Amino acid sequence: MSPNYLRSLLSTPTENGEAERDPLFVQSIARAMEVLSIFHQVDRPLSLQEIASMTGLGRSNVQRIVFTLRSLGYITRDPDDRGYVPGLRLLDHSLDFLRLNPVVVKATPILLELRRAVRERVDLSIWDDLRLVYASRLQSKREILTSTFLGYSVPVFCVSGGWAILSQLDEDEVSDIIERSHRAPLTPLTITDPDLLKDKIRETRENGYALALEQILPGEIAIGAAILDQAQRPVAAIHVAGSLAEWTPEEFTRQFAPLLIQAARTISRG
Amino acid sequence: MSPNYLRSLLSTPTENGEAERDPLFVQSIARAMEVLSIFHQVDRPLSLQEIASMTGLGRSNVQRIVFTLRSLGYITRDPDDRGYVPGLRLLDHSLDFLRLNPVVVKATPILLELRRAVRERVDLSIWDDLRLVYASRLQSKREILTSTFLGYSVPVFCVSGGWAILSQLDEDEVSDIIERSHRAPLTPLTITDPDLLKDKIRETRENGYALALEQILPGEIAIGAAILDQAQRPVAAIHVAGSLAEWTPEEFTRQFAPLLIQAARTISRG
DNA sequence: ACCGGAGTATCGCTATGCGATACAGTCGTA
DNA sequence: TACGACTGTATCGCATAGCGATACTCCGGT
Repeated sequence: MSPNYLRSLLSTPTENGEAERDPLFVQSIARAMEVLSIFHQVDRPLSLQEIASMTGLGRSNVQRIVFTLRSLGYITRDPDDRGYVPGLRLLDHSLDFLRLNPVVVKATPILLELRRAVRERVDLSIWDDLRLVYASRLQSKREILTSTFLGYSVPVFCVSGGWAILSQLDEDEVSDIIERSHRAPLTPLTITDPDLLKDKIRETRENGYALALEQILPGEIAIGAAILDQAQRPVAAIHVAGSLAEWTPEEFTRQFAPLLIQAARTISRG
Repeated sequence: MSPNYLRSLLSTPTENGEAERDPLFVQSIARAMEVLSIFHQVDRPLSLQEIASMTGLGRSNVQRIVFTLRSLGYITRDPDDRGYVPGLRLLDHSLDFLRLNPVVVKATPILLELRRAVRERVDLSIWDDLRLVYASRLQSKREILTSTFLGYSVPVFCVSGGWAILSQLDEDEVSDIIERSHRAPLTPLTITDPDLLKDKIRETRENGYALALEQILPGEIAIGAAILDQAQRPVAAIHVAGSLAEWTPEEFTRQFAPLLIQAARTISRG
């Protein structure tokens, strides 16, 4: 979700300085979505002016876009503070995504079953280039408030599920992804060195699952396995996550790895 | 989300048959969102032609819109079956909604605490006219696969949270909502008679919570309480739901109603 | 009373998105 | 292997639909 991503789609400059565009591309849709996407970067309501300056769109234009999105329910006025915030109607579309995504649909019942067996947090996340997006979370009994939210995403290079996915790709792709990732450590133990990461991925490939210790949260242990599509390409991952206060890594994997692998296999085949 | 809702925004016919439009309204945005919204009605991938005929938009137009939404990640090609489905990027916007919605943010930690105390399913749903949209679900140990999904919505007239919300409105509003609701029974026990519903709501107003027995799911018992904003208007509801196989209604309410009400109060005040 | 900043509205020009049409693969059937 | 009925893709001219500049209204702060 780099801010430049959409920008680059809005106009593609060529070497002669001209802006060349795909004639099939509808600009105004991209502009509207760019307005909605501006909220990715902030954590408070925004005014029209702010949206205008952040998107680089004209004031009038932003006004019309916001007016339109507002009358459709995709943007709301914040009741307390003044300003605009994303609207409830966005959830409807997420539901459509979840309902219609074959992986999510196939995985959900199996994850519930897995959850019943392991009694720890279980989740499904979908691979999107450099990140993994949580599409389904089944909490454990004691859950901290961090990111219970669906749609939350984490870098693919530093989570168990990410390693599991990378372990299904060839060396070149792995290197490419690792290079392009913004490898900021999230905990003191986060592995960021490309070579160490490749070791981890090799290990994952041999085991059939990935074991991650405190990579994104202190005190957290997680194991992950990849979900493959028909063509044996990884498309998603499932995780079981627990607390190091309760588990040794050995015990954790001994208990859960077979179940996890089994679940991942079941989801993968059609 | 009636199909006519967006349609009516696209063109507002006046008495002389002319189509009069708000000049601030950007049509192409509405058309794009209408394309995305078409998926609300279906449970399978769609072809361009199907989208065109369902939306009433021209084939070429739909092609461009889908092309654009696709390059932005809001629509994807279904890997298995051929056709288009909603894209992963929609989840990003839901996350923005959840992150920036004051009620959701305030409620989440309190719901987690409540969940710890009651050990049954706890959820938060947001009021949207005739429906309640689930914005947060904390599952119980044994969860059936129905609608674990966020964004799922239920009619406001037949759930405990809905009654709790209605109990905070005046008679006219309540009547209006009940009348406009499409009151199809979801279980044999669903109350659809306006007068019986009003009795229920009156009872809810006196108790400070609503008790619903098998209104949307057989065997389910749920109690709900309303969340109010600064102006004392209901904006959302929280529920605790359990199984009638384990609880008598009396025991269920005796145990959970005080906790529920307490949680609702805490969330309501700033 | 003043100012800066909110959101709203108006209006003419031309860039921009629309519709009609044509092209290109892929499946199933005869 | 030819056919037709589907997919999705591309082109292009015209006029409409959306842009930018400008101006208006309302509010809270100093």
